[in-house]
Amino acid sequence: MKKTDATAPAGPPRDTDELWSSTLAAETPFLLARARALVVKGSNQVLRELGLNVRTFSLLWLTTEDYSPTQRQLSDFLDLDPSQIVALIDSLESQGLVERRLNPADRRMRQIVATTRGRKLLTKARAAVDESTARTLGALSADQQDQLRELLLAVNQATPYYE
Amino acid sequence: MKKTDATAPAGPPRDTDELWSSTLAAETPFLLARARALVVKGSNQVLRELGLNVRTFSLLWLTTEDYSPTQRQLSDFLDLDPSQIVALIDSLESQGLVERRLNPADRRMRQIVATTRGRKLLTKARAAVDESTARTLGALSADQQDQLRELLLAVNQATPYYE
DNA sequence: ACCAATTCGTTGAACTTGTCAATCATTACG
DNA sequence: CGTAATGATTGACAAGTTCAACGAATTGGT
Repeated sequence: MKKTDATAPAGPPRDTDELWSSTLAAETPFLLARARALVVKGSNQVLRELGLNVRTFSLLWLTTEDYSPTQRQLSDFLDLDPSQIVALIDSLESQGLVERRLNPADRRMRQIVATTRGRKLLTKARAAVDESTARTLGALSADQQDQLRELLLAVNQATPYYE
Repeated sequence: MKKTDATAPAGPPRDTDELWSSTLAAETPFLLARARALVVKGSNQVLRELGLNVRTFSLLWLTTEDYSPTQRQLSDFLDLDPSQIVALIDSLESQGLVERRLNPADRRMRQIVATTRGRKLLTKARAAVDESTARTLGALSADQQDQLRELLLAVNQATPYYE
């Protein structure tokens, strides 16, 4: 049930089927990378009309749950350079979705918190991303989707970033 | 058994643990992206000393199994712009790992085939990547690793790239 | 209480990737 | 035979990554 149907929908029916028979196409790393690309692509597509992308979406999410994370924490957690965090927050802040709060106890740190507007937008964005993801993972049953999540969770929890 | 041990190994023990409690950290898209990042990072690390990276590695792989793929096929299959394929093959060709063969039947197409040197290098590279991946997925049993692969395969086969 | 070292956020530069339009050679099609 | 389409290539530009340096603030040792 791949792309081998007579009624090709949009793009021209290119013959990559051959390459799907390669041994590479059966390797977990390859499948993992491609699955992630599919999910990200779908998510970015629905997030675009909300003025977000996967990056800003994730960042906004993390600021809506009363952790009030520091930019350094966000940098470590998302495995992004501190300077990238600066740019992303600049963007979100200029849209009035988050704000930087100086930590009074340690005035080097800025804690990032979502505004009301940011929280509202995130709600919409989560719904859109959920729907997109459900479509992308649609080939799996609910149980299988749970299994997948659990397996990925185990992998993630076992391995810190700095190895 | 995460990074919450008293004997922190290398990097400074930053407190991202808080953020691991966020709901984002339990979402499949997030876990998928991060697992992929871990696998890619590990692979690139061991591939670097062979003069490769995941990109060139995958490309080389696809040229060693008698499919003799076209650059267009590689572009579609790997979801890379045709111009990126040009650059990647230029790189591999300059190292004597692959060569472009004009298709006599249709002289617009160049079929990419690995040289003997390329095949030998790929063998080494596959071993290195296998080992690295085994380490990254080490928290999963063999059965679980199979499950993971099957689930990812299902997702991939269900969804073509142009959606 | 002081000074050195460290941390956080920020800026800017260099570099790699991603995206897209234009072009040339070649083939397909009316 | 001529127009359209395709594969590969080039070059321009935007977006993302990596890294070094810096100012402000804090920590720790002496």
